[in-house]
Amino acid sequence: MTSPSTFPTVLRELLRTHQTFLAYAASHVHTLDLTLPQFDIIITLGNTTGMTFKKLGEETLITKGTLTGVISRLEDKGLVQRLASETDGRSQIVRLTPAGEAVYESTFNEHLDFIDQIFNDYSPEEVVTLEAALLRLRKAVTTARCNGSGELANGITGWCAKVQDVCKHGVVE
Amino acid sequence: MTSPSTFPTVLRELLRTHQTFLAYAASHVHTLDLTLPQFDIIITLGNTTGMTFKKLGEETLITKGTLTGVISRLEDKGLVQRLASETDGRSQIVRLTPAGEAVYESTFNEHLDFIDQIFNDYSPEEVVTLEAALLRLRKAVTTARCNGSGELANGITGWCAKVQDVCKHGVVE
DNA sequence: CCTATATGGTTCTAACTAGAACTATATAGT
DNA sequence: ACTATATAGTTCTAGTTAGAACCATATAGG
Repeated sequence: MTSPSTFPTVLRELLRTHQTFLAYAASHVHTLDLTLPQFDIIITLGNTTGMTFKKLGEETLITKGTLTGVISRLEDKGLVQRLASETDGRSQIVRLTPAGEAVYESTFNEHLDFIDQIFNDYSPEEVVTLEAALLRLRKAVTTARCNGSGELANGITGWCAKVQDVCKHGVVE
Repeated sequence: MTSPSTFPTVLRELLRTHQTFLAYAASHVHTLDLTLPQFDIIITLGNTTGMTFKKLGEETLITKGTLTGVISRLEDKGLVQRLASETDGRSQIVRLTPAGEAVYESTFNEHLDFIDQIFNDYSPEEVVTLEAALLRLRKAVTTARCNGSGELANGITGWCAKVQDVCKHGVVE
């Protein structure tokens, strides 16, 4: 592979674009007196009967150590409630309260419109192409992690070995 | 614009890709007993005579409130030092110490190789195309922020009005 | 020279990030 | 039935994030 100096710049661009998008999205969400992770939870729970922490973590990319705190602060705001799972003593179900549902109903479409504005000059095909490019990059990073980290992470058992095996067989998330 | 449900998914993909990349980069940087922002500072200062906080903030995307703390922790680790600016009483110059230079010299190429592995299956043209796509998205977000936020952020003076004016004339960063 | 405004860096704040370690519960295996 | 292992969620930790407010200094304008 030639021109290695290009690579840091494309990843720098990924970081810049991500940061710019977060700032944009936050500018709207802050008008609701919510943070981005809090709003993400509300959007994820909207139109559902509730979710476990595990499921919420999967849907929102918030790691479980962090999720407990975010849910607590939403509880404090009266927007979600926790219910013990009927089927698993370890689990709890997080569900929007009526107030939370109201926030969801009144802001979801507004937020979609807000986000839509980013793509005013994109055709639908261009959006699909962009998403595919990002997915390809994510898979490339995941692949690199499995391969390269074998060398750097020698000795790590369990997770890494299992994922390497999964990667070899082409099954990724 | 049709198919609005595509948009949240492309941005979700941006967030996933970003998070996956950070985790990948961190797995290497953690072997150096550094965090990503700390390593970013060292990489940015490498092969320079030092930089002001302002310049460092611009190069690394770390906001100034955060930067003070990151620099302090690097000072504690003996990897950087601060020097008063000779030309501006408000400014300080941050420079790598000999120990910091040694970390930079021994790890920069190693990290580049680590990052290179992401692009094993990319041609140089594909990398350039990806970077252009990300830049376009970032500009689209910046444009949306200038336009749409006029509505949501009515009444905000100074910054927003100025940036809107700059955007209209096509001069962005 | 003086005043007003802007800027560089610091301090402070609430919230978040990413794990590791822990406890209670579930599941697998004998 | 019992033991070993895995899992869901909590607690804890160090570090980071993004601003706002502040102070000292620089610059612009009259």
